[in-house]
Amino acid sequence: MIKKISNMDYNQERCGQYIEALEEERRKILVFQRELPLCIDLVTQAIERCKKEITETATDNVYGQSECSEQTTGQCTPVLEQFLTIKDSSTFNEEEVEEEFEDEQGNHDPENDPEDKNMKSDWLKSVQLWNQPDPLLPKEEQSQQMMETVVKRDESMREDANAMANSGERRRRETERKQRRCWSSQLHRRFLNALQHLGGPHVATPKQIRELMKVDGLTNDEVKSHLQKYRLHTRRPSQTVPNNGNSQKQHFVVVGGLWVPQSDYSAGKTTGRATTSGTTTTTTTTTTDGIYGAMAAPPPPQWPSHFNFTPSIIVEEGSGSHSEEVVVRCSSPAMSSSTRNYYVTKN
DNA sequence: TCTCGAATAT
DNA sequence: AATATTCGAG
Repeated sequence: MIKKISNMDYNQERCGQYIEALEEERRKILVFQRELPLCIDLVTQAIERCKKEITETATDNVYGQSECSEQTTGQCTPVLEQFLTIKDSSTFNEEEVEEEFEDEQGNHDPENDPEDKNMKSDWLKSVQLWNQPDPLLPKEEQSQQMMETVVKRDESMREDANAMANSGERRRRETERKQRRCWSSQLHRRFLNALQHLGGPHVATPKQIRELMKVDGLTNDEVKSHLQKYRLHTRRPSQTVPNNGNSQKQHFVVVGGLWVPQSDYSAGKTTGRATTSGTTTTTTTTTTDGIYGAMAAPPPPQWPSHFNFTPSIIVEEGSGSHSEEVVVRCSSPAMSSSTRNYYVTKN
């Protein structure tokens, strides 16, 4: 009996914590009210639901309690768990996720972290929570996933969810924007890989990149957009911004049109070089005169830390068969010269 | 019609 | 700043 009660208390407490978590979550996504109205709605409903359950639980007698302990643990808490676990577990059911991963968590917070900057890291974390799962999943699956978590929680919500999903879809078809694709570091790494294989950002084409990335659900437009950004950042960052202080920064080398930390490059750790047999350009140049002509010696622009644009370019090492020569036809106006063939060797 | 890159919008 | 959307060109 006592056991039961304490058990129940425990469940209540857990539920309480869950509610808190939800409320915090809600606070966070409130910022995106416009973009995620449904999310907010869902979270709100979840909160209410839990609150309701918790009060019912409190007032109920032992039977109610035991029921609740099943409800709370069976309905309430699991949701939390699902939300929390989505991040890591569900992400990679995929076949060829090969490499990736490892450094992901490891590298992430090299600078500092503990608890002080809670706000920020917390926020980021929650962003990741939502964004991370998608890289390799088609969007539909994702939203479906989300719906499922909710639906599972309570049958009565099903209509709601469906209705919302429908109206959401409809709305989207009409006016609403696409769900933003978040370029997780993994996704970005794939992007870089593809880029490298294709001979650099200025010769790679969105479609080619997308095909090379082999990421489910990734669209040309998304890649195009990302590529545009990448190119912009890759260009010589305005000289007017003197990186005072940071002059002791790493030296970078352009490899296959990608900025690579010199250390990485010269250390022989060179992941994969783009051996250009191009008639005009030598792809492997030093910073002093990059292949972008005007782009002299700027260290790569600062990318969102997690992007590590100083690519940890990982050439797909997974399948041993890699070593073939890929001939990539490149025609890029950006290169200001005619079509060239790049021979890229993978290792 | 498709793809691209640049410009622009959110 | 990051991503999406639009637009004109090829």
